[in-house]
Amino acid sequence: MDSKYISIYHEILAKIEDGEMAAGSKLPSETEMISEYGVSRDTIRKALHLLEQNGYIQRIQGKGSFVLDINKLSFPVSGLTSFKELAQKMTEPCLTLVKELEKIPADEFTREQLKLPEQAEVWKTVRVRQIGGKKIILDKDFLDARYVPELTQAICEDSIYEHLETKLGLKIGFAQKEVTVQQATQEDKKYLDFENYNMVVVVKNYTYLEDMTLFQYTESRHRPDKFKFVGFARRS
Amino acid sequence: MDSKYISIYHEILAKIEDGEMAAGSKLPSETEMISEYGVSRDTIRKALHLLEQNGYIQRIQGKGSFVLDINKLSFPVSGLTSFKELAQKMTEPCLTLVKELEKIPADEFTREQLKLPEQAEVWKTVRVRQIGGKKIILDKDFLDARYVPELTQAICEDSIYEHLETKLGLKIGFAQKEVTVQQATQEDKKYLDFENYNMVVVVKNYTYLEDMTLFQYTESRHRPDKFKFVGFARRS
DNA sequence: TAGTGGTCTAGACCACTGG
DNA sequence: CAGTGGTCTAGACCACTAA
Repeated sequence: MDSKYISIYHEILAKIEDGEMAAGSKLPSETEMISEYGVSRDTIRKALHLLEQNGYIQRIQGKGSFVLDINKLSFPVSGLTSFKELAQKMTEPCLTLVKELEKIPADEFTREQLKLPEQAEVWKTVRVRQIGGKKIILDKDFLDARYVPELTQAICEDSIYEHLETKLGLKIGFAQKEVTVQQATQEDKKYLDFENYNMVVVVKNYTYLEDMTLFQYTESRHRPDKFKFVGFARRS
Repeated sequence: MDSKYISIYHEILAKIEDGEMAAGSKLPSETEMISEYGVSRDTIRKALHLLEQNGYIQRIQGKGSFVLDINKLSFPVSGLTSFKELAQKMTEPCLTLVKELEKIPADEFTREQLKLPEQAEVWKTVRVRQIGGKKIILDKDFLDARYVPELTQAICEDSIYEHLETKLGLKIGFAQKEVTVQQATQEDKKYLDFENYNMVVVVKNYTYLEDMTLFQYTESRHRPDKFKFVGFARRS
């Protein structure tokens, strides 16, 4: 059960994404929305504030709220979005190939990444993401086995995130990301269709639960020509 | 004159960045802050919400607000931060070399990027960013001359953003960013210390004013080994 | 149970925009 | 001037956590 302002947020967002509210057009004023939705001004403002934060509208004092035309086609790799969620918005066919999947004692590297004690266990999985018939992305995931007791090939082929959130009830809070460009390794060239590129875009991702527990480390290795990061930023 | 919640935000932020509030420690409860700052609960909550959005704290229902230890050393290239603001947080000496600076009629490429009419004029500037003695970044800026009537070499060496915001009173609203990896051009190799790298990280940046006017297009071209993008993301 | 943050309401005043 | 969004207040109730 969503709160009122979340529901209103989704309602307006749907209108924007459906094109019912055209880019550049003016939203109803707060006063109008109060009677339209039958809620208090604060509730409306929370919904509008969310839309603004996520780059869908721009609010201008004395004028009103206006629909932005960005964030339409471009998929935002910024934010916390799973590959499955991205793939669903893409037109090209996507496929996930599970290359490795095992529960292992955490080695030194993994313990350091996930800040684990000795003798901790982790799930390790290596997956290749195929987009439009080409093997483009190599995903290496390490999950703290205390929070993820079981992991199957079917889950890895579908969506780990979805499994964590819906089946295990884990609440994902935030993530720290780091994007760098490195020399491609033999592993990159072995798993991906690399076509003479010698560099790889590495996206490191540290995922935390709502209670601030670090439970996942992911390394996404992209073929450089296929990598594109689209973001939206507001001036603080 | 900042609003109350912005002041309180900065006050708490200062305590976090100074280490007065250690990472992992618990902030005073909302009730305590109400009497501490003598404001209403809503005002406190606005400040805390800002801290949470920007990745400084994590709020947990029933428990309290806790200081996160990320966003400390790593400088966030995400968000809307000028090179000067970044440089001030870095230890290595930074230098900006202005290679080009002229007001020109917008060519077709520029008109398309900035959605300009024919016969519009733009300020074009090409700058090399030197960090730790190495020429690392090539910045190409195009600014709509209707909003930026004058631009000097001194301004470009210091900070264009600062000039726009303080001298011209332009209010920057948001930006759309795009990061890709491309083949390095002759221009890249001519201006930068490229050391046999054949690829370049290209950060395209479209900057809008608060009234949604697109007025600046920037292309930052980074040597791949020196590029690092650090971000913080929350789950929606 | 007491204390925490999350949601919602109602009302006030201010700053900015446009006619 | 009327209409817009921005800030601030005071109070209510709920959901969750910990002892």
